[in-house]
Amino acid sequence: METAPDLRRRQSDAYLRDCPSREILDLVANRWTALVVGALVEGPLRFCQLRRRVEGISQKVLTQNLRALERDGMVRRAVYPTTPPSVEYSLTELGEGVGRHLVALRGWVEAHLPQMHAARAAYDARAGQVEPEE
Amino acid sequence: METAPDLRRRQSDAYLRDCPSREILDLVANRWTALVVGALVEGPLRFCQLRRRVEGISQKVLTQNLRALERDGMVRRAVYPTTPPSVEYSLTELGEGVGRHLVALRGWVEAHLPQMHAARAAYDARAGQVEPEE
DNA sequence: CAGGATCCTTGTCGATACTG
DNA sequence: CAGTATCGACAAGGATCCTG
Repeated sequence: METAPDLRRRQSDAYLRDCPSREILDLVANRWTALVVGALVEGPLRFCQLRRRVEGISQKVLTQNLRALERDGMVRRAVYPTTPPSVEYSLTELGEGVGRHLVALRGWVEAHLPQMHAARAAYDARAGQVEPEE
Repeated sequence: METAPDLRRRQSDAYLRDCPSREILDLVANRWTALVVGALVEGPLRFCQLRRRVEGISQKVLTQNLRALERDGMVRRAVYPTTPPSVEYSLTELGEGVGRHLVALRGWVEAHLPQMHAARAAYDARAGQVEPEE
């Protein structure tokens, strides 16, 4: 670990190894994290609701992501000691900030999907010519 | 592979398995992809320049990412048959679009790093009390 | 310089089973 | 319901060598 990270180099340069942005990029650079935060943007959810919302996520990975997000101050965890117990997850101010960006990014991606698929098809067709296999 | 993906379900819902957004999220949800695109936002770069810019990336992974980005129409690859050969990578219109979002996201993250680290420290201190081990 | 082809070490994820 | 714990499978990533 870096007990005294050399933050004086270039603090706004995520391209250096010791830049703290790297660890935060890991937060976003997780296919599930983006979906979990995106789901919570629409409002607080309980564990199983979240699990159903983010289709395909395993309970283990969901727990992992929630803990990591909670650790970084993105997600608030509220336990209601009812029977059966219910735990509600919601975004903090911080989480909503990053959530806005993720939603914007997802919106952009969805709007430009056709172009990407077209580019992909063109690329594959080109590659398929020189390499007819597969 | 999906020859005929069921796009008619809910096209703007990335939470379903068969939503095409998932595959695109994979593009962004890669720690390296975000850095590569971010590097190219500032201008075209050659392979080795790119490799030096994105510190810590291996040549294999850089190639992989570039090919994937090229396939999706994000990156343009220009080969100049000089000696030694030089290959220049630049963003397409599409790539600049997603690049803007990534830069914005990174800017936000860098601006809020102190809050995240504070939250993290608080969380770790809290966890360290109940679990003095490690 | 730009990259293809290997091997091999990781971490990540999914499935299952069990607690409160 | 809301988790924790453990195991195994798989793929991403890193290191190295080699080509044009």
